[in-house]
Amino acid sequence: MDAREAAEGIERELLILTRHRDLPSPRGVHGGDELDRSGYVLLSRLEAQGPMSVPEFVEAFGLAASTFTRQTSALLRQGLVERTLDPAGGVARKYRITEEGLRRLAVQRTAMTDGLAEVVADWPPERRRRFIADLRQFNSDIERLTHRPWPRTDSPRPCPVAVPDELS
Amino acid sequence: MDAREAAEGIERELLILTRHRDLPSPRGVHGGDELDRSGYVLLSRLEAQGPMSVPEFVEAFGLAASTFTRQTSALLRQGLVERTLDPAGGVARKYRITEEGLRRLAVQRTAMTDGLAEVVADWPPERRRRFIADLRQFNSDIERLTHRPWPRTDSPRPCPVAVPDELS
DNA sequence: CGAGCAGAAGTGCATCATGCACACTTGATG
DNA sequence: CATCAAGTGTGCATGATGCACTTCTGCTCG
Repeated sequence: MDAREAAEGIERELLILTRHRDLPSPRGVHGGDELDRSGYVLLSRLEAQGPMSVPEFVEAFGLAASTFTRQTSALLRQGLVERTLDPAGGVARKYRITEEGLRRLAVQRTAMTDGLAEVVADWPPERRRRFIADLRQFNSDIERLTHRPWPRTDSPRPCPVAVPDELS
Repeated sequence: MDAREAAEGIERELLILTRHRDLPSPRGVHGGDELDRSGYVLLSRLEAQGPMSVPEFVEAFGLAASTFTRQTSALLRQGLVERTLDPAGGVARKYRITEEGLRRLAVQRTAMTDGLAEVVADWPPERRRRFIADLRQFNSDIERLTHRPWPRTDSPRPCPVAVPDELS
């Protein structure tokens, strides 16, 4: 199967996959505890990478800075991140996920993995492993072209103590 | 690898995958010829399934009807679909992709598959085939749970002649 | 044949994610 | 200490979607 033929197949499957928006994006975790999709992604990133500043979000996601100003201030209001001074000095602030943020993230993730586990319930273990490896390779190859890698540590990164930003 | 463990890995990869929004959603086809994402999905579905009515879209995608009235009227204005009477009679109208719609869809799809082909350029042919098969199985298994299958004919479906809807 | 009904289409208002342009703030530096 | 660049925040715009409501259309029954 050549690359072009494969690309057509992948294009179709990804088109279909993105229609199932409720799987990768959390819905249905009720009780006022829902994170919106953007918040979920941001918290996941903070969990994976440790404290980040708005310019780092811009670099990591390729979106406008105002997007992150809004998202972080929403998360701040909910107490899911805290704003700290950048230990390196400078104007930028770092956002750090809080204990509550980690908790809410875990709740949401469990809701989603419950659904996904059902999807692959009948798959042979080896095929599951292979699928994840292929997905991972696919993501890595995209990142190779876009230069926007998602941090891939297998153990959560230590989250250094930081000085809270006392201002406004 | 058990289903729960697999689900966690898949959850992460899908989270990352959905961040690469420019791959499954077309951007960068310039010249006033761009289809927006929703239009692209709708045209793809019409291409795969043949003429559909708004209630059929609602059933197929699980979104509100108003979403499709807006999307179809946008595509109508651009001449990419045409509104026809339902041969079965009744109040509903069927939307049918036009030649121009097929052409624009092909242009957009080519732009996307070009990018995807680059992503998997270095993959062994067998791995490409396997990845598509796994993606397809994954989508099918989701559809098994959501009861919203994407039509999977390997040859484009004949598009019957239909009476245009002459009204407003 | 005309009235009514059920289903479909369309519209107004709301929300969320995002972009862009601009104004404001802050820390570093001469 | 004054200035400047970098970072932050805000107002306005768009696209996708939902919900509630209105309008339209074709079928059916009296």
